[in-house]
Amino acid sequence: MRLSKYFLPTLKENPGEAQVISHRLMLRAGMIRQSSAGIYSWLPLGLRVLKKIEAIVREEQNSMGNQEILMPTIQPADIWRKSGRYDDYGPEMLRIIDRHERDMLYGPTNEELVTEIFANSIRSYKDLPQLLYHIQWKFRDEIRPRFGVMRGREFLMKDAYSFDINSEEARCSYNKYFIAYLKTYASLGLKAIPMTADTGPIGGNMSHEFLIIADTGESEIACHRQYLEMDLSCQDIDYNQDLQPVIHRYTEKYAATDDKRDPAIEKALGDDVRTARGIEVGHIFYFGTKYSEKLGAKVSGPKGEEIAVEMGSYGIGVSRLVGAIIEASHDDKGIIWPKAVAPFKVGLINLNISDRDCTVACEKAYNDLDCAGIEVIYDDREARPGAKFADMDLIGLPWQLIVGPRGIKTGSVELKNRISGEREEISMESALTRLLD
RNA sequence: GGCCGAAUGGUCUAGUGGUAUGAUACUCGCUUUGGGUGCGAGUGGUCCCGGGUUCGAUUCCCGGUUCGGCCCCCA
Repeated sequence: MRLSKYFLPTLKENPGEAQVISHRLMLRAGMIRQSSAGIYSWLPLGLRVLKKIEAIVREEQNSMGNQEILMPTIQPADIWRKSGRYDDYGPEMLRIIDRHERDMLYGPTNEELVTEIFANSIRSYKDLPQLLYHIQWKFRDEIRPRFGVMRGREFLMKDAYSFDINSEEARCSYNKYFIAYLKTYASLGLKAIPMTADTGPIGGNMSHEFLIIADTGESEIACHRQYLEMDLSCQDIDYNQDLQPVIHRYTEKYAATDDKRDPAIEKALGDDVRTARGIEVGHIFYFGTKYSEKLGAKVSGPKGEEIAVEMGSYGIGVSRLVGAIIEASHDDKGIIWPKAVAPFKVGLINLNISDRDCTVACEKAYNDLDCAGIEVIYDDREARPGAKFADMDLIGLPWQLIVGPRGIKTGSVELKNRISGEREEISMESALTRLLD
């Protein structure tokens, strides 16, 4: 991609509307623009990151044996009346009336809808378990949207639902998601700590939140210091093994969000307690038959008896993760993308496009990288070197390949690692070799 | 849903009961060419919207909207 043709409207100054760092950087890096309160358009650079995160989330969901579906954004009010949540949800639910005066709503979540689909289609215990998920836009009409995409009204969420014949089986499903979430965060380059959580309006009796630690996090958390050092990536965990001991390992130590903190436990732990700011990036619930009873999601058991299925739901805020990753990974110059979600791998900077040798070298490098399938953005704009450096640092690609007339004369280019800040003067050949790895 | 504050070119701002300051951005020219270069010229504002007070409101008052800080809620 040539920067001279790419829609990348970067800003030199911080827009006054944005206070938190990820919001500022996303606006400045030309990733998003606000449409109305808590509702954003995604520009090319932002959309690339969003799609990468979505793909990583999807991949792990598929690996754990979950099946992707796609439910609509607009839902009928009827099923919400059946579950009792049409009135419970309150003004956070965006209600719509269609031309036939039917009550509709922009879905804030999908328990009712997925339960209805299940109820209309599955009749036998032999067809269980079923694990379904989708990645779809949701709407919650927050009174005070803020923090950019971290707390928007419209947001992209992966929500998954499990259907099991009994609570033991449901627990197995729950455990799979638990592990899948840890794997997903690790793939994203994040460390998210599982914490016991309130079940909130979803209801139920078992729930965990996953939080990443960031100075600018919205809530205060406390946890055993071991969580900060522990490897939570779960890379060698197979979904078919007994997951209970694994879950136990990751949940036995103290870890609590602000409202669940226990002074007595913290006092007993003494020096082992760490407090920090955290951002919630996932939440899983086991809630039994709350929706299956009300919406008639029942199957025939082995003896022909009717059994309401045991359910759970599992959410990851995909659009929120874009902001959360930035909160966890940036410096005073801009974003520092983890490799897995970086919009491009390499930023190729031509320091002087009117210098023939320099431009020839850049064009060749651009071609070589592009043909090798490396995601590269080539700054071929007619601009000052300073502006190019500043923009490239701002958008935070893992590698910068800096090519200028001065270096070309002696056959060298500069390879800069945005994460470590390390710069090396090396030959173009060895730079390309490194990038092609 | 409750409390508090803010809103002035694309962006960041100064200021004012008599239509507005500076910077940045953008365009053109020259300059410069390894960390937002320098000089000159130009472009760009129903001073958030509606109502009220006033001869006159961007300024004062009321309401709304949007933004920000708390409570609440939350992926």
